[in-house]
Amino acid sequence: MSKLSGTKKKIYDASVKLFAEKGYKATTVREIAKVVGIQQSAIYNHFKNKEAILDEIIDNLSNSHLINLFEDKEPKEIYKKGKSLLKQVSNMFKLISYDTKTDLLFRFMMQELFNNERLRIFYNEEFYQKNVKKLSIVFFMMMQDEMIESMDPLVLANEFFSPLFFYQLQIVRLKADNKSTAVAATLFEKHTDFFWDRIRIKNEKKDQLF
Amino acid sequence: MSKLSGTKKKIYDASVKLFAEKGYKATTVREIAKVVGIQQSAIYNHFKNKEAILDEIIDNLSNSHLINLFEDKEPKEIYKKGKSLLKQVSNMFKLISYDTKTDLLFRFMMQELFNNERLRIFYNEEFYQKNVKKLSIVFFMMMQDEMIESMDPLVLANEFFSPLFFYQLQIVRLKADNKSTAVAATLFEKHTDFFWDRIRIKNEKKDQLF
DNA sequence: GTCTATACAGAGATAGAC
DNA sequence: GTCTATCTCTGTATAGAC
Repeated sequence: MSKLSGTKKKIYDASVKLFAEKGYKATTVREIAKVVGIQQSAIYNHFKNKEAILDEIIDNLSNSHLINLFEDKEPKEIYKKGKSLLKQVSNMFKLISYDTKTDLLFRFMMQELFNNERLRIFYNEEFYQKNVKKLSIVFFMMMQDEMIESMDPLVLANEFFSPLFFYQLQIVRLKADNKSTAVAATLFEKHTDFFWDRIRIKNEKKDQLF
Repeated sequence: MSKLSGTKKKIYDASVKLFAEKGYKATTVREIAKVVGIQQSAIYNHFKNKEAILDEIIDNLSNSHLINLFEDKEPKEIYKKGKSLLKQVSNMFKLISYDTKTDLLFRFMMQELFNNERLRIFYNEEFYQKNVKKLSIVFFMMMQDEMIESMDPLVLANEFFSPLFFYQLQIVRLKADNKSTAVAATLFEKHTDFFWDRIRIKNEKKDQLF
């Protein structure tokens, strides 16, 4: 992940945590230093200023699991997996919601989304567009292969993506209040089941009931 | 809406705008006063302190259009409208995204969601739970009436609600960068079309193709 | 109710000894 | 690289005249 070491890494990690929990503006350099266990001024030996820490975190988001829903595999390699591929993507969202490092990055992203233009660019291009486009290619191939019904692949990709995002936000929000996430967590799988069942082309040989 | 008048109302409105755009913490009392056109200290004749403004805004969220997706009508009165009811709910989300007052409240809510427990309670109970529950009752009645397929109504309600929320967030985010929202705006209707078409029970008299 | 003036605290950042 | 000390600025809030 981030190629930082020693104190700089500690500062980085503490900042991610505090920025995610309280927001960038509300977090003080003194607090970060306290978590790390050094004096406030020592921070400046590792980062030019507070904003440089923020920039470093945003730069590193691209290396996080936040955006790799497909584990770098190409659509044509994987589309044939059908429902189990969707299950896998859905499960990635769930994993991110529970992974104690990546959930902080997600929370940080949502926390600062409206305060930082670079972050919005990341959100839009890397988190949203890239994944939705990849999804729509997968769906397009599934349509060609007559696994699912034909329709606008991009609309379909958005319809699959958006509930997963929402449920992830639900989980992270619930965790902020130490509330149970059990019910929300089941929605990831229920979404995939519901979704796949509505778009797949039923096998006539098995479903010949009429 | 809010029953404030004169300067107090101006302070309130300016605060909503600034809190939504920059966040509560990053907004200074001086800035608010500047927008209103008074001296910073004059704020304190109307509000005890900065936090009191925040509290007032959160208190008033319940009176906003943010949560009234059904215009206060009861499920049994409206469920028979079928798809056009869903269209109406979907359209409410779209209207909120574009209404220049309510979109600020939505942005404010998302902006401060992780920084304010009272706001999270509002989000959960009034914005999410209340609407999803009402939706699930509507879907349940539609199932009873054999308008749509039978399944878990709560899951269905979540599946209908979550994309609308996501598209709303998309629009508000795009507007923050003055980007075009045209494509995102079409997704509200496409969602309803897609969704309804997948759950409705087809009329045998019309669809007798086999 | 608004103004000017000011108190007070907190935060970011730098200087220089070790 | 870390420490103590300190500077400077900014922001919230209050006092008191008008």
